[in-house]
Amino acid sequence: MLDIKFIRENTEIVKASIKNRNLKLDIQEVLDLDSERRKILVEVEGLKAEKNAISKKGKPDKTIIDEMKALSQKVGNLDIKVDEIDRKLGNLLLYIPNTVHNSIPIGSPENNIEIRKYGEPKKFDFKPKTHIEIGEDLDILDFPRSSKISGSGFCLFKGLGALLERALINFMLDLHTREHGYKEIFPPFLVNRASMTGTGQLPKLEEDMYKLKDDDLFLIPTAEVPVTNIHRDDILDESELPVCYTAYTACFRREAGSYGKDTKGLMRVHQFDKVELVKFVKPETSFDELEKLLNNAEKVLQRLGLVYRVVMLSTGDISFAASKCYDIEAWAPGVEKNLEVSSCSNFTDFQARRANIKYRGKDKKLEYVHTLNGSGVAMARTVICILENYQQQDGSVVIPEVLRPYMGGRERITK
RNA sequence: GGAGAGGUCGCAUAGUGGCCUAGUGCGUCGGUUUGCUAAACCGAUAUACGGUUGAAAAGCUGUAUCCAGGGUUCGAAUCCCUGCCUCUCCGCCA
Repeated sequence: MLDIKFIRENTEIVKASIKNRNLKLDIQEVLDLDSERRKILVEVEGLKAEKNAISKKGKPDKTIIDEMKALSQKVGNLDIKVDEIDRKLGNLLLYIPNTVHNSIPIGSPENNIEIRKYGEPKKFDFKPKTHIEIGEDLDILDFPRSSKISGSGFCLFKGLGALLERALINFMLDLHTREHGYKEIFPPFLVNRASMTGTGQLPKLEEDMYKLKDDDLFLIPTAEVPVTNIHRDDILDESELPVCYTAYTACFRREAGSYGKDTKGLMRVHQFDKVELVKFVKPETSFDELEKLLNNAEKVLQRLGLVYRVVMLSTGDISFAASKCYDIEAWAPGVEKNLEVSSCSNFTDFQARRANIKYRGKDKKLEYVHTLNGSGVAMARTVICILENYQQQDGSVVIPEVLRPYMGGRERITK
């Protein structure tokens, strides 16, 4: 969330940011509540000072007791008003998006900028099949049965398909822990409301989340939630920063409102595996750290020999909590699409404020950290890319070299 | 799920209605002493939100915070209620 003081003193920046995101959100109510709140505070704090002064004198006589009763009454009424305003204000603040960084393009998704491309799309001497055909032919993906078990939007990996999934997870975790210096985390997959609010999924996106009504718990949409919340309400020491975590989790998304979109196969599923990267950094380093994070995610695709492009999202396409964000899209020749396999964002102090994550600097002052995260990378769509890029005319799929050690030295997936 | 104990300043602990704007010890920081280090001694030691002075750095000042939220009272760390969390034991269990 944004600092109310920042909104008060930089109203135009906040308004411009909202406008550039193509959102209709009026912050006037926030400003009005803020000034009303401060007005009442002056009054009520004066009365409380009076009350405290009398209280401190010890046992009062009858007339003073009557005086205090009246005073308490007044204070009580004003306190109720302040509480009401606080609640309203706090709630409104949770719906104000992060300010966008001035390096990103203004506009809608068409204004996204392609930053770079990696690799050349493979030329096939035959018409490449989709992952759905490949997976069913090899009996490693079974969509009829996943819908029988769970419904549409789920997948069932079998045999070498399941092993491929597991190999990818291990390969990615090993890469990030051994070569990129991240610490491995295995977090809970169910989190409470405070955690979901801390990273910004709640309250705005509640309908997109899977929820356990009886326990007020949510299935995580990404490891970002539990991993960022590791340090909720923590004060980190400057010397520990940057803190870098990587975690595998399953991710659960209702995808409310996206019915009919990419419904076939693995492109958009309610449950998928992902290896996530999360960083807590000093504010002045966060935009450099974003570039590093992006490079770490790209490395996964490079090692897998996939073709991809990096896109910088425009103000109209960037997520609620992010200030700057890159998407990585890998080429899938079967479905003939660039698939988003990673999204790397700098949240500046937006999440840190919500989750109350600070650090103590050399001058002993407390400051909010900046948080970042990115997929490193998302499994389901990466599996699509591997199957479709590495398919052979005979129907088999060559296993990318880096994965072979994780698959018992096997070189191909065959029937 | 049942029974019990507990949650106080970075840590440890004191505090059972006004002397608590929370004591003490440890730790940390600054200083004195010292050839250096240690010890000893002296001092400091939270956060949030307001108000105010100032160009700024910063200062002064008020309020709140003893897990959280309610309640009793002129007055709550202290009494009552609810919730959350931790620990011990029992039950169940991969």
